Amino acid sequence: MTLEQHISQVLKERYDLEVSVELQETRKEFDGDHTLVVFPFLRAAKGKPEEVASTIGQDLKDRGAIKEFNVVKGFLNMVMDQNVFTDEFKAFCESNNLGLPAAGSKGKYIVEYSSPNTNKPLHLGHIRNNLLGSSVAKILETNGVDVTKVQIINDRGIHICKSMLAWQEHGNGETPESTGLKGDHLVGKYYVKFDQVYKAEIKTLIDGGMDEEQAKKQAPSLVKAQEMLLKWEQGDSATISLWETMNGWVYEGFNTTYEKLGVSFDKNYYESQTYVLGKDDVLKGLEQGIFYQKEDGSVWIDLEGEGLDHKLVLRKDGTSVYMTQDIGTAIQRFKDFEAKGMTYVVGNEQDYHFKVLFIILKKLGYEWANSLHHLSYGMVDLPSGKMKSREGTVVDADDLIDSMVADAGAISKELGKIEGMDEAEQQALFHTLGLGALKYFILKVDPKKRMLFNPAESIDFTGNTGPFIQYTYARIQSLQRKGPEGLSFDWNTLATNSEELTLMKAILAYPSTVAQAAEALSPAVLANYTYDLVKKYNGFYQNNSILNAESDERIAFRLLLSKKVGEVIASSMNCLGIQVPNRM
RNA sequence: GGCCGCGUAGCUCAACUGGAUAGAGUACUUGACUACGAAUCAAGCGGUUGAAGGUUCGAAUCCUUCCGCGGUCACCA
Repeated sequence: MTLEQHISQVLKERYDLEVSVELQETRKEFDGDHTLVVFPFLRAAKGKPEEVASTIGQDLKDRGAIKEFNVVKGFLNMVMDQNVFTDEFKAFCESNNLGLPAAGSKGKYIVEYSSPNTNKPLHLGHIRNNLLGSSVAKILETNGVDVTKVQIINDRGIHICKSMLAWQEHGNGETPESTGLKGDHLVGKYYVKFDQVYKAEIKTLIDGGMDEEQAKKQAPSLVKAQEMLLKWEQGDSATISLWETMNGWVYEGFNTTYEKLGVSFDKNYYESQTYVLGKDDVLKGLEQGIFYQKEDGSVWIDLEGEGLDHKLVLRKDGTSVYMTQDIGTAIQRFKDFEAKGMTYVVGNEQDYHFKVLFIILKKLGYEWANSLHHLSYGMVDLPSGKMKSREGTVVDADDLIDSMVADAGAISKELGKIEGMDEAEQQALFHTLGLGALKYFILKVDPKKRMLFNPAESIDFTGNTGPFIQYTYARIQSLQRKGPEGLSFDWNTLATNSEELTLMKAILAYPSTVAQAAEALSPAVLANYTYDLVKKYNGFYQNNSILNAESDERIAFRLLLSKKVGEVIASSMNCLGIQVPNRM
């Protein structure tokens, strides 16, 4: 019987109370393992906090559920027999899977993330998106879910035509090969070029006496881009060919970045193929009266009942809008994968869009619509404010990754601990450390919150960072290499000190922390847990000799404890997409 | 302006979802490397949790108002 169950029984028998019991860990300044807050029971118990707590404590002790207890105000601190923890830890070690659920034991789930436009390279905002999506997928997998990772690539539309047009008119036939530029950067260069030309044209028109509104609509570049979009939709072969070529460059560039980031997808959806999806579903919904049609032919949904307004789902010319596509794409995905739920990793600027989308899908009667989730994350701000591509204040993904790797290299060389590693090993290590620092920096922050990135201050490698955790792992591996083999100890006679006990408890919390992170879809939960574990381990390491402990039994136990800490670190860092080095 | 979200040490972030004296890192000051790796450990400094009310045994957390910041209100995506 668990301690919670014991407490439930005591409450029932003594006070006729039927409540769910929630325990918390006893704070370190008090004596005990678990703490029960008794204030909620005072009304039924009709007593003072101290008396009630003491009564419950004594009952629990009499039943043998706890070893000792003490009462501070309304807090009942309970001390467990140490064997409870060593027994649990023994089972944990013997299970050999860190207490985690079996792979694929919890059904199928879809995670959508990244969703880039093919007109410019990825930037820091995409990095947060990619790391979150990729990590959430890994966390779910680690928690026993069968995850399918998908992205939708926004490969069509007026914005794509803009870079195509600019390249056509000003590109002089440049290619990634001829310029040595990464394909996505080359295309991005022409997206910027378009904007420059467009703005100049507007200025000329305004100077010629036109008002701004008109000028923005009539600037020749925009008109030409619109013509190009029309040609694309008509399937004009020259336009399609240019589109394919330039998108091909972009995909090659994206793949390089994805590879460096260590993210991947099980299936790509392309907007050029899905943008017609959803129209049929909307028309069907129109027949059922879920949508209504205005006189001009446009189709809408009335969401005033939900406290929202009216939303357009088909234009008057019958073409789709963003919402229509998302309706169709969602339906398509559940046909493709028969998942029980899906999460969209998309910035919080689209909160309203997803609110509406989910309501519509529910109204259309899809059962799975109740298990849709928008993982809405905050923007990454710079000290100067929001990143704006047109103002050139974006932090480019490739540049950032490269500079992190370079920083890792500089620091490693300065510390001089990597002698004997060949060049390739060193480069791999710098990559592991640089990306570890970057990923941890981003993932340790609660996804919902916006975060600040200051390019002037490089990301730390000391303190609450990825490399700090990686360093602890590397030290543990060093111990394992140096430790004597063949030593053993007897669990039954094992007496642990307080630091060892603290560590065991922290290790044992791993599976429930993974479950919590999966529930909250939050890598930050795991990052904070791991940091806490590592700090505890380092404190233990500092104060307790492992290889020179007082007995062979002690050495064996501490090596096992260290090994398990290492395994938990490796597993949780894997959930964050962070690799761990054997030396650094 | 309507709606949504956010304000915690100088800076970057926590706080088990309403619990005990609000914790870490960084920066700054100091101590510890001929014990297993000092990218480490230990100590100090740093707070009216944006402000004011309210709810109750108890509030950073819930409610109201105000201030500040951001997002969103397209037949764009």
